[in-house]
Amino acid sequence: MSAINVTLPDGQILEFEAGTTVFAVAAKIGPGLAKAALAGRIDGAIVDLRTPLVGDVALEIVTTRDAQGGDVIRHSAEHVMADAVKRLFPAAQVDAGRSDHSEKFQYDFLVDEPFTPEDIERIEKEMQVILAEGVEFEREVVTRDEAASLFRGLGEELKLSRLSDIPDDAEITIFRHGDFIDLCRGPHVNNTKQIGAIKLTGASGTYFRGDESGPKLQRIYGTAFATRKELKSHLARIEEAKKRDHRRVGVELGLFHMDAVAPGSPFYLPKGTALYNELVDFIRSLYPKYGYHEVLTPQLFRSEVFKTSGHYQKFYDDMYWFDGSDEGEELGVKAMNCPGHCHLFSTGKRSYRELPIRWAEFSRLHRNERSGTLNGITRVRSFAQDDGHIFCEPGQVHEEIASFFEMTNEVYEKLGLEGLEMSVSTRPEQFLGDIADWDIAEKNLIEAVETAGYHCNIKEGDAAFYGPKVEADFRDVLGRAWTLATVQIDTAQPGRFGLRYVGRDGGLHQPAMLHRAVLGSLERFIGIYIEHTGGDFPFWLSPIQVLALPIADRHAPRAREIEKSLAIAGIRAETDDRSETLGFRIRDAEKQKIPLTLVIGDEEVEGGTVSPRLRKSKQAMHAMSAEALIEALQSSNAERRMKPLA
RNA sequence: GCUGGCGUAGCUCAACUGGUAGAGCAUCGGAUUUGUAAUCCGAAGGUUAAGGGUUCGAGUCCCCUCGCCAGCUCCA
Repeated sequence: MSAINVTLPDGQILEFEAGTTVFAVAAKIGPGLAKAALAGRIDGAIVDLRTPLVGDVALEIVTTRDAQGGDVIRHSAEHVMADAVKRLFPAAQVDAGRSDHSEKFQYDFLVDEPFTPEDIERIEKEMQVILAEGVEFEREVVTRDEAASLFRGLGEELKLSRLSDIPDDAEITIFRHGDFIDLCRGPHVNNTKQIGAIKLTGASGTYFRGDESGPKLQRIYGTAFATRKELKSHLARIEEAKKRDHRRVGVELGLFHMDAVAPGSPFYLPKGTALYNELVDFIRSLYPKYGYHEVLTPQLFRSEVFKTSGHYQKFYDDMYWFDGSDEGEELGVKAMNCPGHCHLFSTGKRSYRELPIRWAEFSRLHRNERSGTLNGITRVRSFAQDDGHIFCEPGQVHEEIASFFEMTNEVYEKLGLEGLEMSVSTRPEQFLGDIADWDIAEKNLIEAVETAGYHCNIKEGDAAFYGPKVEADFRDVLGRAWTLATVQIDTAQPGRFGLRYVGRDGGLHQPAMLHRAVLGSLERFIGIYIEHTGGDFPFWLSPIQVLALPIADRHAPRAREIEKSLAIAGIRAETDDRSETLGFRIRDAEKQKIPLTLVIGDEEVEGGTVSPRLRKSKQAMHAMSAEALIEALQSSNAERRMKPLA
């Protein structure tokens, strides 16, 4: 046998015989590491412990300390769950597990009856038994025929179908622990005892390969961690998410109301409307700086416009249509602003001198979203975007994207959102335009992202049908990723609408077109933002910014006076002069997330002062004159500051 | 739209296997006049999502419609 060199993360090089497994390397380094080992990593790719090393490699041992160690544990727990199901329901056929184990695991089963909550409990208990048994995982490389006869023997029809999905030239591996066998690439832990803590989190129905015409399967979800403590903190995080749920917080704060009389369409109460308008005003305030002009285009269009844009063909069922007043006239409620903007561009003779044309619009849009996709205000049928379209010369695209990134950063900074991750989504299966145009556009976008200094992730086939897009994802306080800002190149609509401008050369040229939004859907943004902040909005966005609290009835007139001065100064203020104790009203103000309360008693009335108290603070600030306060708050508003008083 | 679950007062939730719908908060009235996260007393509030069925009797069981939730799918 020939020798190979294994380079460890610390630079140390060890010599082994070719064919040595990852686990053997870990064991050689030390028994502690061998016990903690969950998988290996070679060139960033994760490999199973039982993988034989055939050449010189740089190897890293993945343990529970590694973020990916959790993935291995959850993936292994997934097999244990399927094992438990087979033990309790021998007739169940096993389909496939999950590919992304960063948070949870799942398996789909073909069974006669859906699993009941009691079944789930029994399955979880059986999993605990398997963990306690300390069953060893084994990896085996098999031929296609061996795998086929194995699963045929087990009566696993679905597995045979999955087996045929594997490309001809791919190595076929199976993993087994005890009696349970599955087709799997791994990696897996050595022993079920390494799976410290598991929890089944839910069940739902699904379809084989997501095909609604195919067989119905039952899916069970769960999660697992190396230790009980980690599981507990994960479950606590889910609890925290529930507490921050915008559907709950939005109602508690009196921001909006959802009602069966208009499914998927929010009613904004005055406070929610204040928040909404403040966001729109903010974006609008940046438009002069970034060269946008606002336009207002119709809500209803004859269907021809959407036929031209291509939306009629692709999204007919997802739009609202009705008969117009004229015979045979079909009108569509707009679900996007781009066809209107394209049409508007086409109505005049355009010169290169006026490009780039940047048109923005906040109109309400309506989409007939399928009932099952609706979710609070984050997925609705009636919404508005901070939408905009840029028509420019092809050579100006780079600059426009760079400027858009700049605007995005400015917006997010004021909103206190940090840590953007950029990605480019590439051509989907269904698309309009030429492949060559797509290729150029994709390359342009990737370059623009990298020029702006970001790492560029690629989302294969994830683009809209008319062109590739850049997405800015942000992670909220609970670690969840949300896509907010997007900019997309449109390879289709300028051509379909026959858009032209007169170039320097006097000839007619087709403009490049960009779609872009910083916040995206305002409804969705507000929902996400509520969950991220828990309702503790920045001062400038708070629906009620200041609450005046007179101590006794005799102080109420002065409190009202201050409230009025604040309101005149453009600060959203109210007075709470209810016959309740001060403590009660402060508690109420805290629950309402009001950034600043002003206590007004004898001292303040006499001195013409107010005693401000910041949200969440334990003690009052020093009294200050009402005039000084108003001035300070006005500048906080003007600068859109997070806190009312510096 | 599909699969599963759920729907009781404005909100959060009770009501054992079918046997008189109840509490806290919020609301309203009264008392209290308060100095930085809950003052006390009282009142009102419901065709148990809508409709139909089984039953002596239905919040509870069955059917259907609507909505919501978890997923699937979709996301211009």
